[in-house]
Amino acid sequence: MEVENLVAGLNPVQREAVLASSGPLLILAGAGSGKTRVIVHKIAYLITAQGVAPRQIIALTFTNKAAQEMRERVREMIGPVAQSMWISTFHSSCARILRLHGELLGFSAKFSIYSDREQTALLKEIIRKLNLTPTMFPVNYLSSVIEDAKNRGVSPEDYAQEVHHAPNPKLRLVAEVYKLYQQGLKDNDALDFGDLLFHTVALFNRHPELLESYRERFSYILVDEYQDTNEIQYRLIGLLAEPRRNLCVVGDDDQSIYSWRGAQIKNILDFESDYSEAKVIRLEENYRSTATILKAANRVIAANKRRKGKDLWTSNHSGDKVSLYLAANEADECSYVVKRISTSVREPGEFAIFYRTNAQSRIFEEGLSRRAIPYTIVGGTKFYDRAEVRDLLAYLKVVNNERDGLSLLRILNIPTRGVGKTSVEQLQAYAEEHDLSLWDTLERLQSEALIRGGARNSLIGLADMIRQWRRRDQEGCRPSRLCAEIVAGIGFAEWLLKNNDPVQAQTRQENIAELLNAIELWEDEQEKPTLAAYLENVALINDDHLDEAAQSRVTLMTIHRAKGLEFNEVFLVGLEEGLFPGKRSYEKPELLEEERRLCYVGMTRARQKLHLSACRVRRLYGQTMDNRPSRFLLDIPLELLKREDRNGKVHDSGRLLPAVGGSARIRSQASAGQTERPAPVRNLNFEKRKSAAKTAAAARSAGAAGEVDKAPSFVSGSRVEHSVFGPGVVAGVKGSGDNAKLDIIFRDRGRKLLSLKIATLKFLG
DNA sequence: TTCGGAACCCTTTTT
DNA sequence: GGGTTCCGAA
Repeated sequence: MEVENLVAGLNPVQREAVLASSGPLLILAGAGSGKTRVIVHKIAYLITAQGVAPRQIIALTFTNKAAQEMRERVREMIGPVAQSMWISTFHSSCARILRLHGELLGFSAKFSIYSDREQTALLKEIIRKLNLTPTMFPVNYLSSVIEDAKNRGVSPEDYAQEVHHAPNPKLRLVAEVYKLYQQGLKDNDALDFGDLLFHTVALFNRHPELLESYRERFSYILVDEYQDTNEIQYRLIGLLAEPRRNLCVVGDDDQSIYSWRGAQIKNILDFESDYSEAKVIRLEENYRSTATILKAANRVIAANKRRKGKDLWTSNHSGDKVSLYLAANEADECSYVVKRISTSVREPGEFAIFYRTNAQSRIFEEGLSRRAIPYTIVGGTKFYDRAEVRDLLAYLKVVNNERDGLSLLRILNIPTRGVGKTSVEQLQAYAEEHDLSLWDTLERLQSEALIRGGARNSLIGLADMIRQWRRRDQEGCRPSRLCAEIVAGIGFAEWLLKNNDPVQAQTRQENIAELLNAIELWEDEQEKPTLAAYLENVALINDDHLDEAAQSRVTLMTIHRAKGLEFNEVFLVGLEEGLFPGKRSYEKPELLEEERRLCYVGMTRARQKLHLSACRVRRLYGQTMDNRPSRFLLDIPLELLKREDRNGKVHDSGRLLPAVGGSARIRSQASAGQTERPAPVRNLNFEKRKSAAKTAAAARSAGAAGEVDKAPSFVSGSRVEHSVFGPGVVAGVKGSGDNAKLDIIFRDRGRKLLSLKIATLKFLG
């Protein structure tokens, strides 16, 4: 292929990035700047023009989706030779390496990969063994400390050193947990996600000759989303990249939003000092969004200090102004969003709703389904979390890896076969005493009289079955077939039917069928569909193959999940102080900067139209919060915004005064600022001093119920209607003004004390 | 063994 | 507020 063809259709900067083929290269790729395109072209260029063998290239990504897309597009450009290239996630690449050499560290080639759930189970066991109080040592605290340590490349021994002189003696116990946890994983021939990276680096450090062979093999290294790399990934990259330093990293410091997962923005910021001969290329032309959206986003991110500095531009038309909706509460915010979607000419699939926290999704789900608008929620792949699915996967893991005791433990009495707590404890005690694996203990049942009665027989029967399935696996039986045989062998469907109500039994059986189906689908794409390969796929590639249907639905997701995606029309909701940016980020400037980047990521997902919204009052975790609009909103110049009412009408051209109420003080300040550049802080502020009755009126007119023009006066005996609780009668009034609370007896929902300021009440007389 | 109610949790979660 | 998890009672 001619060089000209390879760079055809690229802009000059992109072209430069593709042609810079050797030495360290940092590509700062702004949102929507054609990053993937550049990487793909670059790979094609290396292979076809520079004569680099595909097997000499490794491209590392964070998500399977990114890897898959890259692989597919490279294949389209250069054909099937792409097969021999490593284009995969950090974790997959490491798993691949560890399967080959893990025995050097004491793991078999068939090690299990433990999910969070299994991690938790293991930790709980350790907490119990050490007699730690779960309140002082919560599982998720321990797992996050351990995960963090691994991300930093800190071994249990290192960690013990670290906390040796720590003032808090608790940490020394944590170090003990970490040590035992790693031992536990080893005993089970299992690795967790963090281990995959950690052990690969350990492997290379301990076996220089091995590292050397990989260095020789991978003469070109590409890393996607470099801003998200953590310490251990950084070290891995550093190890592989020496001494040739043909390292191309692509990323955007402004989109670094995973520091809480150990990502270090310094990796991308310091690239030029890490590799002094590095070349830096900025992709700043955006092909995605309208000029207005881009300008607004640029302004938000410009307030950050710790950044490389980039100014995205576009030749796209300026498009609509960014809409702003200041809602009374989240129900109001929801009805605005739903109304905009339902009255739009766009298809549902063109919309996305982004929120900061998952807890915000519920109300939008309800609102959309009430209007029969199809939607999909991205997040929480629940399928592999179902008990019956995990049961079957545990069976498969036991068949695959006989040292996986945790999985074996899970299935001992599933379906129930009379193996109770006592039998299990006896087994475990015996295993401990004789330093045997759980499986080996099971095998000794034949000769040793360690358990009596029915439990003994059924366990012997189970062991027989497992041995038989292992034989089937070795014969080359397909995983789907094997799984079906297991289901039949243990009478799983019948057991589910017997132990659940008909409806639940039905769904559970459907889940089994879906699992079998998923395995078959996976097999269809594999050359060699082995059980081991399938289990790795399940562990590392939480495949949501339900993507196609999602195309035609409104997409709901957290902003974190939205990174890398784009939609024609985007609703970024809940832009409130305390929520976004979150309260926890207040004291730490670097966390605030990350929240800001998150906002930037959300905004830059929109192609045509961006809506921002904030609630004055929000109920979250059972508490009512009185919020001010997010500081991020205040950074957007007024001329890029238009304030809408819930019908999408522009409320007040230019000025962003709240429509209802508005104290004289605020109004006068706003109009005074009008001649100059209006002070957005004041203009966007919700009125704090609005009278309680007026607020209630504003909320009411925002709600679905009828209009009331004048502020009603609630007295004992007044009939009211609440948006949620329905009709009721006021039994008493406590306090006055903003603090007024109404004691209301509802017809259907009992007696409640509601704040007049907050409750969405309709006054009936 | 299964249920129901109390107790607990609560940003974000690429792998 | 809502969901999950855990423990005790039947």
